[in-house]
Amino acid sequence: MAASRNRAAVTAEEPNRRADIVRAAGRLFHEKGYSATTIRDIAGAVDMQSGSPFYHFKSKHDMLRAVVLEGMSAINKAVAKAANSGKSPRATFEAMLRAHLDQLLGSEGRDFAATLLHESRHLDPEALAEVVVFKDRYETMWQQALKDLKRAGLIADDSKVTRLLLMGALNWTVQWYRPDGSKSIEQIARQLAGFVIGKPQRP
Amino acid sequence: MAASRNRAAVTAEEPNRRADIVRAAGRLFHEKGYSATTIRDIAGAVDMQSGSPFYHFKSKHDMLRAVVLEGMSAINKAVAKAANSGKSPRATFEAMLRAHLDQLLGSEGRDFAATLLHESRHLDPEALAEVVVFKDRYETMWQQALKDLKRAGLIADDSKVTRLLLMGALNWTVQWYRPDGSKSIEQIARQLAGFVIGKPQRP
DNA sequence: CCTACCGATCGGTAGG
DNA sequence: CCTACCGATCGGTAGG
Repeated sequence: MAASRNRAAVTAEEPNRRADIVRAAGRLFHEKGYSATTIRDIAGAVDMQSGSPFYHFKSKHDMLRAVVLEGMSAINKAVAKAANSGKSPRATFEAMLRAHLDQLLGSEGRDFAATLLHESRHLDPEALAEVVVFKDRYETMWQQALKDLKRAGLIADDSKVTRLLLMGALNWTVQWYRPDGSKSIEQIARQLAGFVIGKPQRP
Repeated sequence: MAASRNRAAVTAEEPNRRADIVRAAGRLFHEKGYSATTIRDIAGAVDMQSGSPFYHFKSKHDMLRAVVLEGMSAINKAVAKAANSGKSPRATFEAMLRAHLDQLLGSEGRDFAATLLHESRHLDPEALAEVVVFKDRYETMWQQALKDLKRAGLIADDSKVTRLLLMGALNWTVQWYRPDGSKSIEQIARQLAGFVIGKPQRP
């Protein structure tokens, strides 16, 4: 073949093009929404021609699936680690808040997490079922944390609605948080903890 | 003309087709998102041919604009009324929560409110500016309510972040509230009030 | 991964 | 408000 390229030589420093596509797709799905994002948008963002992403993914839907999977995996891992840290109920809860907000608002994870939250409805039933399984497991983790807080006498109500209202306060931060704003992720987590638990002791 | 129809005779009972389109568009924008909703979806939902909605609206974007305007008008009217009811700070606050949730979750307003919350980004800059103006005014109303609660000694913190966390808990209800669920809108409003103000007195 | 392309669908319009 | 249609764009593919 004329003009063959040396494929084997670049293995080590070869950038992961598939991961590039997932990142670009995540950013665009977050910014514009899944339906308003075109394959050409994604391809352009990683300097490819419009047909080339299909070398890595068999469909646009599969790109969404990859983004959502990444979001689920990252947030579950981060929050589970905090949940199992063995600290006091209060410290554990605060660590979970921080972990969740880090994924939601931090530069590494926010596009994946936001796409998970807002674009999952465009998944097909099979992929959606995976999201539902994740959600159930994730919510159980939080419910347990609330239960521990109640047992420790730190909150009065650990009902499901309490958890839902809490998740709302958490997840809505995506709509207003700005990295260059006056509040850090840490500060927001602390304020929310005080909100739920009641006045934090001021030493 | 052959087969002419008696137009004048139906004026009184003539359904408002424009309003029908706005309602159908609102429902579809809420369910599927603006970009994933086609003119053919909307036309079909009101039993029209695909070109006919353009007799009432000059573009799909204009339909979104109408839906969002309806959402802003309805929620502002309902919450402003509660805010100016002249009741005590606590009763006023609870009435505002109920009014906001009624618009967000009730069958008359939810599609408009949800589209306002989630699809406004697809508006052009001019229409978006109207939404920003509305938002500022609306947020000021809530900030004032929090200020009144603080003055009455019912809450410790009436900062902006408090308001944002509260709005998050409120607006996220769209994601989980079901009309046939175990909690009524009224109950959710009361629970949220207790959350913010602290334990409600149990007589 | 690019070139070249395709069928389907989309928002929108002319003319009645 | 319908009929009939249009140009543009979309997701996706064959073949290299």
